[in-house]
Amino acid sequence: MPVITLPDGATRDYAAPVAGTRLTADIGKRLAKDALAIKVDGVLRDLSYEIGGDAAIEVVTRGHPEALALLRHDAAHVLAEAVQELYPETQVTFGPATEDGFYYDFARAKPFTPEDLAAIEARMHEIVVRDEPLVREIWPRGKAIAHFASIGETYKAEHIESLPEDAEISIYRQGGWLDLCLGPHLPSTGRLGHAFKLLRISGAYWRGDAGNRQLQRVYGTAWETREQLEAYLTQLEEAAKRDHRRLGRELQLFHQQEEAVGSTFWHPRGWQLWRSIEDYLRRKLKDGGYLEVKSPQLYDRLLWEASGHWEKFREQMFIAESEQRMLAVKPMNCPGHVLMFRQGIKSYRDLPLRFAEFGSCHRNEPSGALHGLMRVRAFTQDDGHIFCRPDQVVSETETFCALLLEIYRAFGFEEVRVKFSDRPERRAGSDETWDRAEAALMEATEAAGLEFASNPGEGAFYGPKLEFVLKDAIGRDWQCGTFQVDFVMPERLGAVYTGEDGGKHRPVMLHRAILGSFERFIAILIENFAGRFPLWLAPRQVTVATVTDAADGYAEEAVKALQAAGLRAEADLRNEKINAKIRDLSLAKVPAIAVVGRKEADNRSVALRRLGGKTQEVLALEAAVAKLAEEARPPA
RNA sequence: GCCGGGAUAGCUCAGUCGGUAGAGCAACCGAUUUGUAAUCGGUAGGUCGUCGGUUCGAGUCCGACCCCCGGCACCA
Repeated sequence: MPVITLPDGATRDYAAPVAGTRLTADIGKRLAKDALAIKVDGVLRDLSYEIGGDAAIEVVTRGHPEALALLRHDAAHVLAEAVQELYPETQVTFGPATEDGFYYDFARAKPFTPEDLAAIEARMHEIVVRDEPLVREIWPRGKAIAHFASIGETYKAEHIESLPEDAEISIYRQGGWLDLCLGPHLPSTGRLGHAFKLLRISGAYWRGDAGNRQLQRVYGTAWETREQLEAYLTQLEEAAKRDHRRLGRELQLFHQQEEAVGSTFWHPRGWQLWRSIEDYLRRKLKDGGYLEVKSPQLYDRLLWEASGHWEKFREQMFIAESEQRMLAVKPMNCPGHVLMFRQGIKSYRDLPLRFAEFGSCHRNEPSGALHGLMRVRAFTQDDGHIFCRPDQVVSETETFCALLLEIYRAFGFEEVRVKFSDRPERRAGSDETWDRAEAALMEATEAAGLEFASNPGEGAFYGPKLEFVLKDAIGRDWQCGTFQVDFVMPERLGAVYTGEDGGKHRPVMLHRAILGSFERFIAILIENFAGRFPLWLAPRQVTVATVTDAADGYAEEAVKALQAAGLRAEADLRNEKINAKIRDLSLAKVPAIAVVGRKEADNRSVALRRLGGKTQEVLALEAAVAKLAEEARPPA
């Protein structure tokens, strides 16, 4: 006798097991029509699921937190049905919902074309109109394997074979089509609606393994309503407008070209931005007790063999040769810093010794991985290595985390997540060493009071690490900072200090970076601010624009006064109307425009207009200079 | 590295059936002296990614390669 409890506490008694469809129909016509699935005691089920005993029920409709994932998963199935109707020779494999849509991986000899995509999408809409019912069936394992094998669906058959022996094999019929799937699903394809769109085609490896055959992946997005779909597509366009590659060109920050693939040409304005960041960081590091150093670019292969890099990263290192010695351009700064540490005798009194370096590194990244400034072959890390005693790890971790959060805040990033990554499969150092390193980092993390998510198996080959992920203005996550506890490298490269007891001891090495790489961090800043940098970072801070050439002399004077106050100021004396100048400077995202005409020249004032603002503020020149100079001061 | 797509003036893009390259903006020159998001007129600008092939003739068709873009894989 099931007693059904609804979310509002109301109950309904049934004399016999009741299906979700019946239940929703009993509650109301409207609900019956809108229902997508039900949650029975917290477990998501098909609407057709028979509730056999007392249960707490939630009906999932559009607007429910889990509705989107259901819709997207169904969209993937509708996609698969459409593809197999149009291209029967195609095999289906997997098709999950993703964070903002869905995809389905297909196996076929001929790749899809963009025209295919349009045809598939049209067919998907037809399948929705057909309103095919989705029916769940449980099949014996053997029957399922035989069925899929017999219709040539070898990937599905292989997948079932890989499932545990006792796994329930559920099959969903969708009209005349069927697919192996865990479910749950909507009651019929009509409930999906039409708020979906196919977006792109790409290759993807079977089971995510590059050693396997490559499949054809079709990506799409699906939403509860057409308005949401439109909003999402608009948001994609907006994100594209922030693309750092585009803004980098438009704002004349940098460029990249074939002759130096994976490297960056920093133009004057981009380099100005870089230096503003570097100057700020340098000050914070100095205050934090770091000693800035500069280590070599090229090292003998013997060093990389000793550090373990040669074994693990040889393929990604740039190699050079000289007089029968094999050299490699450094992909990291840490071995160099250990060599510096080893110079002279170190006492426990010298620790912690904090080296910082804006270290330029090269890694031969796979060509397909390169992406603007986000993934390059030549980059500069805000690197640092802290050599300390084991008993100093906790306090160093706390201090570092505080510094990192402060610096992120200075750049406008308030929200930061932390991931704890432990030992990877391929690693250096004994299990005992890893036990110690992980325990030490865990203790330090807890002491620092950080909330963290665990990220198993993702540590560096020489030690566990914390990864710091910040959220940008449009909600995207970027992993930037890192903090790694390393007991391995000091041992491999022979770093020691003399302890209080007069004996030799191994220092612990803490690898740390806050921005990660300048290149990537600048890309993130560009996209975060959409090119509208805060005054202290903006390469062009203020432009004095003349209304008439009668004000040219005064404009030059105003520029000099601004520059004398440390501002990056220039004059726009072009023979253009003020409207054109305002427009050009606005498009160039110059934060402040000081307009000067006859009036201003006569009474030594400026009409200050802010980027994006509609109004202006007339100030005495001295007042404007003081105001802007104050605003342009970097964070403390 | 793998799959797919792309590359034409500084930028954004057009270029039909293979017939010898075009627009807007930017640049430059001139006129205009302008009051808060595009003043008007003129001039110049191209080895159509590179190399090779087919053809009387290639931006266009074919092949190889380079680079870029979207994913996948990778990411110390």
